[in-house]
Amino acid sequence: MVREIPDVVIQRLPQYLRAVRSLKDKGASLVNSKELGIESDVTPAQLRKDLSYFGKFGKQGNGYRVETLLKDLIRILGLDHSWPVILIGVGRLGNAILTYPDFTPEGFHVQSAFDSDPKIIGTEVSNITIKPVSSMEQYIIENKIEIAILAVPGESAQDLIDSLVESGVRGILNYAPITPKVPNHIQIQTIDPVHALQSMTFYLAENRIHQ
Amino acid sequence: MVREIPDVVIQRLPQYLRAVRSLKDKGASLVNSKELGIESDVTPAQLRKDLSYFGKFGKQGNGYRVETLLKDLIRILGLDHSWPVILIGVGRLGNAILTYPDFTPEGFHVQSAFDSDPKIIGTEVSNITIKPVSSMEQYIIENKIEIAILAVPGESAQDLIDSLVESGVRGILNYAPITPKVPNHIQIQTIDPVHALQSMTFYLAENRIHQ
DNA sequence: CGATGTGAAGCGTTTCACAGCA
DNA sequence: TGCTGTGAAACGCTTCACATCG
Repeated sequence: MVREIPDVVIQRLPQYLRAVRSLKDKGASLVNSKELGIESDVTPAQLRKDLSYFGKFGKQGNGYRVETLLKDLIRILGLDHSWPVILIGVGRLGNAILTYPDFTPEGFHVQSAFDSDPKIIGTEVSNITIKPVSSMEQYIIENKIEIAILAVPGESAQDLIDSLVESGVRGILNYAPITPKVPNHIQIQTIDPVHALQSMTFYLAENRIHQ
Repeated sequence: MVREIPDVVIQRLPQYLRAVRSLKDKGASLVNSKELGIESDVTPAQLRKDLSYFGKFGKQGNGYRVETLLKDLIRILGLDHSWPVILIGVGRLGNAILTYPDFTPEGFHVQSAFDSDPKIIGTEVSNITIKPVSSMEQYIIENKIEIAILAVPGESAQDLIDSLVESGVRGILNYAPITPKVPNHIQIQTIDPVHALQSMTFYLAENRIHQ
């Protein structure tokens, strides 16, 4: 059973994890693929197919045990231990990220933050003292950091990405408004609200004409 | 030429727009699909195919005129006029969004913001006085608002989404950590950093075993 | 002659439909 | 009997390869 698992399937797993948690909170102990599908906004067939890439989790004729499926999803996603994370860029957005309460319970611990602005270096945000970005590479190597969050202006982003990759970071959550270039073995995801809004307006403008 | 345009193509258009702008800033006046492809991280064939859904933009044997392609992309995406936007939720994240400088130059004007917290209502952020969320529906109707940004906790998000849709909003940028349910004709995009990190760790955990 | 625009082939994902199992 | 797990069919997207045209 060493089939290649499609990327799209991996992208949906966190959605399933959230759905299972939500159903558990509602007191369910057994759910079927239809209920899970509604909660995660996919068809029942797709949910079953997706899970089947990782093994057999359900009881035929019954459904899935919420408790075990939750544990299995957490294990599959590698979330059964906490991941240390660093933040680069502590401007307005970086500040919001440092005080964002949802990373830690979900398995991510922002343990250090860096900036290039002398006015910001040395200040404290959420119990973290901001370090100079010049010390970033060494910190990554010494602490074996694998995940970085990048919240800097577009102009400096690609250089910092190169630097992160060279230091050994393998996963980057990029908030800079650029199309980043990284080697194939690096995981990168760009969060870009402007991009999201701009593809919406295509449909909004289009429908306006048709009505 | 009334082919159905795939969603994935629409999602890539803002990327092309950014690539063209970037090449224009570098002084280019004529680009070919290879250069544009590198800048937007797609294959030249895909770029040409994607553009072909909207007409013919290039000169055979030459490439694309930067100036006209830029104008065409802006027109296609419906960004040739500014879109009024409202923000719901002015907590840590909402504050960062209100002070985020990139929406306005890209065609979006956050013209009003709402919250349910009496301590926040009436305060001013970026020249905007925060209004009570109870006045949101009326505001949307009176000002014909079509786009809303939602930055509230997960618990209240779905109710607010329903309320936005009922008031006439057709596009929602959702920052709440939920899987939202909306009618088919509504455009919604969810921005979820935790989700992005959680699908990364699958690959990071997997590769760790293999090495 | 060189790069676009595009049918057609190739490939990957989703959906179907049912065998198999609790 | 009911729902999972899954081959196979259907569908949609990407890539190819070349006719076309400036």
